[in-house]
Amino acid sequence: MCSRYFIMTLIVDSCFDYFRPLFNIIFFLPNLRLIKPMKASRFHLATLKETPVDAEIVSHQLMLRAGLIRRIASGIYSWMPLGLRVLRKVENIVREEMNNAGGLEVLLPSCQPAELWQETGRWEQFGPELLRMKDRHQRDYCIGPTHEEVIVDIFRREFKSYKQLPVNFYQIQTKFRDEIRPRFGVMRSREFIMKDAYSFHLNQESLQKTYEVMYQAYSNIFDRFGLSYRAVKADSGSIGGSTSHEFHVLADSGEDAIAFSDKSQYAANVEMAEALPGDQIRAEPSKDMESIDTPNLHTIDDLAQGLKLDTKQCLKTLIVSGDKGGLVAFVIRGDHDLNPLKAEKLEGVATPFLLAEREQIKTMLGSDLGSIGPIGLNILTYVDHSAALVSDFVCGANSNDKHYINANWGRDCDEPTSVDIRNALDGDPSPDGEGHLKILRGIEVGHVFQLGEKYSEAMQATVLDENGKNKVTSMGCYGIGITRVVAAAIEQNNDENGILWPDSLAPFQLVICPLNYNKSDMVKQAADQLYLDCQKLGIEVLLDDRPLRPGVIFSDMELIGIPHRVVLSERGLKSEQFEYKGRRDNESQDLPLYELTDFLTKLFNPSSQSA
RNA sequence: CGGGGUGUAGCGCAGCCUGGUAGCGCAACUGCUUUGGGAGCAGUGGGUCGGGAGUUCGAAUCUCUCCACCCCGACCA
Repeated sequence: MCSRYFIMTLIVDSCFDYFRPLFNIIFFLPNLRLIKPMKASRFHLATLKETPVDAEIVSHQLMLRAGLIRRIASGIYSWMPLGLRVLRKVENIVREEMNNAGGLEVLLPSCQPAELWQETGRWEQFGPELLRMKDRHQRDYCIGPTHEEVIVDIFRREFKSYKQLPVNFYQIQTKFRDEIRPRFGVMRSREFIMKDAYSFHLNQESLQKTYEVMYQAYSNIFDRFGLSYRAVKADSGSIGGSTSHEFHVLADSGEDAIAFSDKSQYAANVEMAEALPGDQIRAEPSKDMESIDTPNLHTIDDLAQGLKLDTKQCLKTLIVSGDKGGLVAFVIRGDHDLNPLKAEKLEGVATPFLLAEREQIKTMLGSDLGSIGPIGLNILTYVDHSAALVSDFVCGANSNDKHYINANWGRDCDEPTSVDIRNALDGDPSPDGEGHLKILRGIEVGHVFQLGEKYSEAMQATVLDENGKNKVTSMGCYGIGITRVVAAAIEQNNDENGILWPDSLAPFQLVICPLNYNKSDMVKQAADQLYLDCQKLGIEVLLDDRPLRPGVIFSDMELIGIPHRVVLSERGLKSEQFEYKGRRDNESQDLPLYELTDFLTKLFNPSSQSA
């Protein structure tokens, strides 16, 4: 019936014998242990037809529906067999690349004594996010939300000489942060798995070097995940002066907006990105300024519509609290948004940054919110770069229901010294001078950070240098949210039918869907044979031998996102054909059966020669 | 922690206002039919109505209380 197929199988089998030593090596590599074939009837495929109501974002919904995870308490999840296969893929890629980059794997305790945390002062600082508990002797412990204290303690006990440096320890560990509000499934859970690495150095140069190695390792990791990502320059904020990059997986639903150059490697958090005015020059005033009545026109949109102007032509004046109880004004273009992080840093502005109260504005400036403008305003005023480039602009006249039109800087009021106080926008020039900014949303899944001496100082992690002097070491730390990567991968790759795993993260590479496996001997034989062949080829294969209707099987396999599907049916076998469909393909294709093994070999190992 | 909401079968929900035999769809189980895109028919099992207390002859329903979970804000890999 399908004799040619079996003959080909034999030919391939004999070739396989030739390569057997190689295959054996592949089979026994520990990191490829995942190559466990599986029959669906023996696997726990826990798919759900209905979308759980309390899952808001698509990755959370799909993870529950595909049976990857199950919730056990708020922000705490169990990983089911299918989900664990994906999780292990992520871990293994991370582990391999960390090893390649010279990292040494350790496993630190998740339950940590309070003494260590008291040494760095974080027992007090960390607040309720630190899950604390007491043992039977009433001694204090916490479940580690991060492991700086433990690793520094190990370091200071083990390391005495500069000759032992640098070192980079990493672990893949379950951590716990008692989030105020866990949500989005494993995207923001309380218990989560993280890869965290800590490096120790005699000096800044060495730290910088390892930082660059880790940056590269992270790039390799995210490349291997097959995810679209950006390394983003991060706010070094509270720790100050340190170098730091975040790795973001791009997804429309991401919580962070990131700005990156279309020409260069520049990428930064939108809040961080410098908003440059571009190289345009302000046009000369063309008309005289007039005061006009603008009743009921209070917002920029009202104003632009009422006067039939572009919002770019209107200037928006925002009033915030000053540091000495007064008020400070910010003038930006009508189509722009004020960036509080930038504004807060300016002299005279109160911290925390606070928009002024309606009443205070009225008493101190004499007009209501919707009618304020820079002309004749006698408080400290900052003007954004772009706003300073507008001529013949519209602005509030500092008198209720009145606006000025055709106002101009330098002529109708003082020439402003402009500053950067707005959010960067799509199309702005890139701050590094190359290309223009694009704005995308991302999910932060990795972070590389130069810690400096913060922890090593507090815990006296010193080594002897060349001169026999004690020297405090510099530290770097490098994290990847392993469980979050799984969610982020789904958030980036899904369609209306389910998950679209990249090959490197898929729980199975290939699913064999035999139609009527339990009724047709012909189909059963062919499917079993193919199943064996796939195992020989080292393909992570799932044979769906469940006695279900084809529609159910197809939709289940699409939901769980297996990237490649081969369908064997009686009809196909009789005409010596099999059907192949990639998860992202629109159409399936019918191919000759005798090419099947060859086809799969090429599909999963494109570099290998066909038999 | 503040604001809003929900707890009834594995999942999704109705019933509650107006107290009186606990229901529907999906899922599960059995049988027959069906078999290339979430089948049809017939039958079966499954509930301390989140826990406790109270009111009442009688509470899923009314009252009090505790608990869990979800959504919006500040926090973060």
